Amino acid sequence: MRHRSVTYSPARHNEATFQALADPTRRAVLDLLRRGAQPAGQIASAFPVSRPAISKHLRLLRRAHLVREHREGRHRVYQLNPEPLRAVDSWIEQYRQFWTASLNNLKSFVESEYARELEVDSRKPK
Amino acid sequence: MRHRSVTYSPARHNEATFQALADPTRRAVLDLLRRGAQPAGQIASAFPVSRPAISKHLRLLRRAHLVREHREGRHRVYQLNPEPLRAVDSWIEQYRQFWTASLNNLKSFVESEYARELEVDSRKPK
DNA sequence: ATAATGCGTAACTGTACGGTTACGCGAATC
DNA sequence: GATTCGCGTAACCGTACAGTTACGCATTAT
Repeated sequence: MRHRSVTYSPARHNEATFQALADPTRRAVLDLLRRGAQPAGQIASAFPVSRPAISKHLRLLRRAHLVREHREGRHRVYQLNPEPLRAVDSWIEQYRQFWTASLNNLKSFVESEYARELEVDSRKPK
Repeated sequence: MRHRSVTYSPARHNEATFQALADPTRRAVLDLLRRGAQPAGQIASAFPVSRPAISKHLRLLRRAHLVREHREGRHRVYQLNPEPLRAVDSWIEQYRQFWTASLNNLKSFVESEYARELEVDSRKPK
């Protein structure tokens, strides 16, 4: 029941990645790991949920290959692996033209370079 | 290593968006709508699942503001609204520097500008 | 050897999907 | 007015989390 026919190109590849990103805690873990690799316990201490909960999140992130784990003594160090995010990025890429076009009631027909400058500047603080 | 006060900012804003993108069928619906607005029935006919199933997917997409609905007689026409994807894009943006620069596994603490320069040069295949 | 750490896993609960069939309601057609 | 069409919703089932507490197994410290 869990498998559908692949008639509409569901991009099975990204499946685990998109699924892993669906949870805000997991995204926050990734954000945390951008600052550097950390052992599981330290990651858990940054969140208001229990350590086993984080352990399970890490399992899903592992399954999606978004993190790598290696042992150091009795520590399990987790490291960010942003590679799978490229697939997400290229999926989003197909929509980028839409929101720049629709946003452009201003006369400025922004070229991709110029647009990038803009959105870096107008980063919302919240 | 310290920084225990990570504040756990889960970006509640994107919450519904990421969640909506987690399902491959919903992503395929969005992909379909890129070609133009369509009534619900026509969308459903493009998928191997039942019409009510698609109806529920559309509800989630509506909740995430990824589609707009308006009535035309007895049809309910759905239209793509890519705006929320910008938030996803800017989240991913923060990782863009990583996935090319960090192939060498140096936990590059590089400045964003510098990283971008580097990644053009250091093309390690593995 | 014994105790304390670090962390995954098992077991259990509640909730949100993802899918289905049955149904209902407004719009269009006859 | 009766019927058909288009589509959302209700009711129901199975599964996958998200969280918890209890436990077990290495590794390190005493």
